[in-house]
Amino acid sequence: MEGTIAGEGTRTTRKEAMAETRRKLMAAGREAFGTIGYAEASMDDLTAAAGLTRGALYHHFGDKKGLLRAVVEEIDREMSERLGAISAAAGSRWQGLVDEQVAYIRMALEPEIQRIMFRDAPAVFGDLSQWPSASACVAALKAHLDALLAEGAIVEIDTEAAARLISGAGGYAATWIATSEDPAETSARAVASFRTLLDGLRARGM
Amino acid sequence: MEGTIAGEGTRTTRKEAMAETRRKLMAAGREAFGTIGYAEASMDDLTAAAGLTRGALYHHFGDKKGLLRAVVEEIDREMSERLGAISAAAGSRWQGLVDEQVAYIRMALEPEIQRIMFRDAPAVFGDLSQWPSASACVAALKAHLDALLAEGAIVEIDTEAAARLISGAGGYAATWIATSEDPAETSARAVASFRTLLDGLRARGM
DNA sequence: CGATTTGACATACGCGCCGTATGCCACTAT
DNA sequence: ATAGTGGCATACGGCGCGTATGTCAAATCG
Repeated sequence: MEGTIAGEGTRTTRKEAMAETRRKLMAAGREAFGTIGYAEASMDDLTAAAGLTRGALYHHFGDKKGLLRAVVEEIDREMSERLGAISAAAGSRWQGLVDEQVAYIRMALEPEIQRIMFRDAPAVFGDLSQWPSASACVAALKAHLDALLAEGAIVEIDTEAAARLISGAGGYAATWIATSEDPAETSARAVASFRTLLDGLRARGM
Repeated sequence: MEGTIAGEGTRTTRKEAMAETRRKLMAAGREAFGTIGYAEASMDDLTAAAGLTRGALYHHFGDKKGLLRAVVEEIDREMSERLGAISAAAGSRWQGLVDEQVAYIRMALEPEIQRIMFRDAPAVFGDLSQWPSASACVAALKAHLDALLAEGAIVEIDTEAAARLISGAGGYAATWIATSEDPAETSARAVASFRTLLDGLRARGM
């Protein structure tokens, strides 16, 4: 029924092979884009590292940008999941917001995320948060702010705009930290100031 | 004495000619980088548009990145001047800070600044605020915050870190606005939220 | 179960663009 | 006026992207 001799388990049906090469290309893309960067990455080298040729790449992703797009979407999903788990584990809603944003900054310190999501992708695609898969991080942050506003826990503010401003500040903080000489110390400073800045949004009546 | 026939005024001494070609190349660079972007800009086309060839470019700037570097430094100086004038014209120190930051966001709406300073330059050079000429905008903002902190007008905070966070939020707001469908309305929302966010830094005792 | 079709991927090609090496000629110095 | 300097143009090599074409294994159908 499957066109194979028996239930050999690791037999190479067409779909499996395709998924495998796709995974190889994505992995090679994350590796190359995350280290030497998008502009410097050669598609010949990248595909060769995956044990393939450019033919496979253009078949699956159309062009060089297509591979970057796929990689970005994958990383975006992973980030959302991790952030969601963190805010869900927090004690209060406010604490969840703070934890999530601090985690966001810390995630942006990971070289792969730093380089691909905060440096190359915006240059190639313009603004990320305007996507179909719209950088779910901003969306989650807005939802958080909406809930807090409804509770009266924060001052009156346009939650979408605020979410974008906060996210922008966090992203910039990450690049500042990543390019500094002492990332650990810089990170501590950035996070502390970030907490102060966020605290300014809490409702004054306490 | 000048190697020319007479005091013709517009006679071509060596230095003048060099300065002129440099200006032409910079102008062509700002035009090309500011519209089609750094990656898509062909140095053949760019130099031809300036009435020159790639020979002149590589003589003056070394390579493609060299021209971008020079363009970025020039724009950075212009931005600092404009922002300094704005904050100097404000009534109070706090008002100067707010005006300056709002102006920063609005400046980032200019296509040339948006594309070159906020999109391409960070991708090519990494973080801008770590430069020799260190994006004077951040430095000016930090100085502002230092003064306000000394006056007791804002809450206790690491002023450099805060300056970078604020600048990051502003920069991101600008790209959000620039890529939105209705920039005017989005701009109003961003600026309003930005004011609220800044307001959270003011000393609670009023 | 064998013939035919499909399509995933490799190979081959052309073009554009960058960076360098070389050449030319106007301006400078003596 | 003559020798020399250097700003800029021209010529060359190489690389990387995107496309067109080929190939062979897996899927489909009688």
